[in-house]
Amino acid sequence: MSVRIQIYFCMRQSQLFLKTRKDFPKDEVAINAQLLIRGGFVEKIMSGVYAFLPLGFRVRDRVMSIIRDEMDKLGAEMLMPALHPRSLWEVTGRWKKMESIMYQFKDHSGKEVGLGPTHEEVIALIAKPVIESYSDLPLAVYQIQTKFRDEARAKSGLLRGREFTMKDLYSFHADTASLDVYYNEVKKGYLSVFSRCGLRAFVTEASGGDFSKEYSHEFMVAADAGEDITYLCRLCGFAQNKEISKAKKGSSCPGCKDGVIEEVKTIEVGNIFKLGTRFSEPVKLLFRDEKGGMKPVIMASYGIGVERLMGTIVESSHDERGIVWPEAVAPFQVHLLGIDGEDKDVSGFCKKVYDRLLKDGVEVLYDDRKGVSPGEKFFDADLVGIPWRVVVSPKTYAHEKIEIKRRNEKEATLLKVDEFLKMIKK
RNA sequence: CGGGCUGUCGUAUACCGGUAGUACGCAUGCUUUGGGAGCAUGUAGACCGGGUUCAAUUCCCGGCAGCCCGACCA
Repeated sequence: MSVRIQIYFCMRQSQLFLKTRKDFPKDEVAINAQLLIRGGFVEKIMSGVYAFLPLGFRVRDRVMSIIRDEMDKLGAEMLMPALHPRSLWEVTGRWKKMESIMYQFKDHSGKEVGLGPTHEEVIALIAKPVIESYSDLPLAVYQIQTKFRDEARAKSGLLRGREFTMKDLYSFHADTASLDVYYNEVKKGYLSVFSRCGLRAFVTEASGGDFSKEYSHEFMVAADAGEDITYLCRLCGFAQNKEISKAKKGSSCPGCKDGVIEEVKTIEVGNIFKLGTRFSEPVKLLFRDEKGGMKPVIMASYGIGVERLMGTIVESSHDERGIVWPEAVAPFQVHLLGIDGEDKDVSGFCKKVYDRLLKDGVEVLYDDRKGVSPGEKFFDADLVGIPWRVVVSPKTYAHEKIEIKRRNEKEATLLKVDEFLKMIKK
């Protein structure tokens, strides 16, 4: 995994454009919003729209890197615009249909434009010159891009926003057999994304909406903040969205017969749809088959909400003191607290430790703030939730050692810097 | 989009038809330095518009904004 090293002041807490808060924001109930705002990760600009401060930006970046890493195995990355002309959406008749969710307006010349809530139309159009023959298929392409949705009700912090980043992958096939094979690969890739983000996700069958006669699949993470209700069998992994499920709460599992169906609240962190020819036909995305005939391309789309995923991680990984970031998405690997009491020798040692960690490529946030009490630094470290806490103080300096502690453990240990480096590198 | 609740220093809050108080933050000084330090002195506030009233931050109406419940959620 590529690691972005910012050697200079960006790793000093005093220079990180960061201020934590003691008080809970009064107008946020969702845990993810409370902790992310208090910890200085995000700032709310309006309902459903958040700014990402340096700390939050780094987490978002990490989450995107994981997604990108998995998606690169499935297709090439590209980028589509957010601003679309009305005419594009008229091809499928969705300009009117989507008007409640799509930001639509006129530019200065009176031309009607909209901000894309999704990109099936755009990608189908772009695919036309690329896909001409069965020999061009299958193909897949994805983007990580900002979506706009005029949600009737933005809610739950990062979980349902009006402007958000989505990874959307689109695949193109000559036949359903090819689609089925690929669809299954994406399913695996998605599960890998979520597990690398420290989440236990399960796949549920859901209604395909007006996209698909078949069921679509949703990737769910159990959390109280969730909006969806899933019927789940913990024994065999059977899971269905309550809306479409014929199973009943408390009844025996229709999958394995031995388990019992539980009702759990879940957050939908991803979904995948077999679109069939729903978009390719109106857009006339056709290919020539082996016999020389023209056929509509079979499509599927696959989405992951980046910020929702980040919010879900907070929902599922925190304690009473703050966030507990899984290592793979943490904004930094190590939080170095300088408890030097303004003692020159101690602060000199602390600086040496900091330089050494940097030199060895450890992503370290150095709490170098002056005049901030040790207690406050400890509280902030717990709130921000970086996996390793390293303390340098007169006590540790006396032994020429550092004190290390994992965010999710209670016990701290005194170590030499070298020993610590060996420990986290293995 | 229906219903409900709420708008007071940067943040969190209190009181009140007549002088807006507290805590945190921030600033200055002294002391302090292993779990949100102490003292002192400062700093800064009633969402917008209209109405009632001698007087409105307070009561009423409208708007705007935020949150919650529901509907919605390719």
